[in-house]
Amino acid sequence: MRKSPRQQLLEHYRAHARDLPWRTPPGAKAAPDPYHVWLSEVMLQQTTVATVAPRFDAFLARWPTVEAMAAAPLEEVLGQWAGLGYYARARNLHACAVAVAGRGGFPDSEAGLRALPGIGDYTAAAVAAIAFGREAVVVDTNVERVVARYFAIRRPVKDARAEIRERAAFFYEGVDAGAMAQALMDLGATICRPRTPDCAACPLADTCAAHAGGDPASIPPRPPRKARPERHGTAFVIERDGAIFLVRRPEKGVLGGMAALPGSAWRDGAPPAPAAAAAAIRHVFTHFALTLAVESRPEPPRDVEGWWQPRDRLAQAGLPTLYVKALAAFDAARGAPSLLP
DNA sequence: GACCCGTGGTC
DNA sequence: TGACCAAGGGT
Repeated sequence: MRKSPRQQLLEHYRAHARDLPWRTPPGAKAAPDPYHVWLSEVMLQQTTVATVAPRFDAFLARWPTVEAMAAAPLEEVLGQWAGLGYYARARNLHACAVAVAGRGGFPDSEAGLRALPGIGDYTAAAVAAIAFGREAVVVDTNVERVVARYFAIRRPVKDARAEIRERAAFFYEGVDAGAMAQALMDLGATICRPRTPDCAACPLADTCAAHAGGDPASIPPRPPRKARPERHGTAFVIERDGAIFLVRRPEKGVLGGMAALPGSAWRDGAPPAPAAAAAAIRHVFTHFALTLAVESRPEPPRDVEGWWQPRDRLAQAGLPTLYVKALAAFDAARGAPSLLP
């Protein structure tokens, strides 16, 4: 008698599950802490496991409970998040912690979780299933790809999302939704990969329509990519008594709310001419590429609010990667050792 | 629904 | 080496 695809997948997961700091071992009795599940799921949004793992530990060490995080100033949470990108997540993380602490704990239902800041369809379903053992259909991009291939749904994901979700429910029928979610996501990350699926290692290959069709990598079809425009600007390094003048970026927009070097607005187009500045870096964001000149200035611009950050405490300023790179390039051009990691 | 929003790894 | 990709959410 053949095992069901669901059981084959769950057995494969139990045998191959990666050891992640926020994951209770498959078959563990104790339910995971909802705070840990929520924090890891938000950190993992559009971010790889390898990047998140050490940063998750650091967050937990600094704020052991959701109440502790809620009691921290927003600026400290943003600083702890520095380098992880998509900084709206950090603002929403703090807002969510405040809401949860205020109501005395996490909601234990998908709908209750979905109403919190920074928790969308995916995260609500994942936390409800993994932390609270709720029935849920957890669908992320991994699950979309696995399901599209398993049922050979060849339309672009954005057109087939409703069908993919209906089909995904097949995998969640009658099983632990939290375990199935993690099993499907692990499968997508390690075997049913976007460009190079390893069907020889896949526990679902026997019954997978895309594998039978002979070209699983072509499912789902990839939408044409959009052009990435160029922008350019200048950042100022202003030093006084071993400290650097920093500012805080506006709440909305790129690097919203983060600590930053002061500088010019970023203009459209490639930089006019290389050279003048002491240093320059190139940084690629999601939807534009930036060439940033880095220049020394004697004084802060008038009417610009900011603070003097001692060089030996630069790491505590919580600078996003763009400005870490800018300062490193500036110091290198000057022949000085960098104090940044 | 289209667009905005980071960063590091991979090939 | 540039393009692709990642446990998405907000507007």
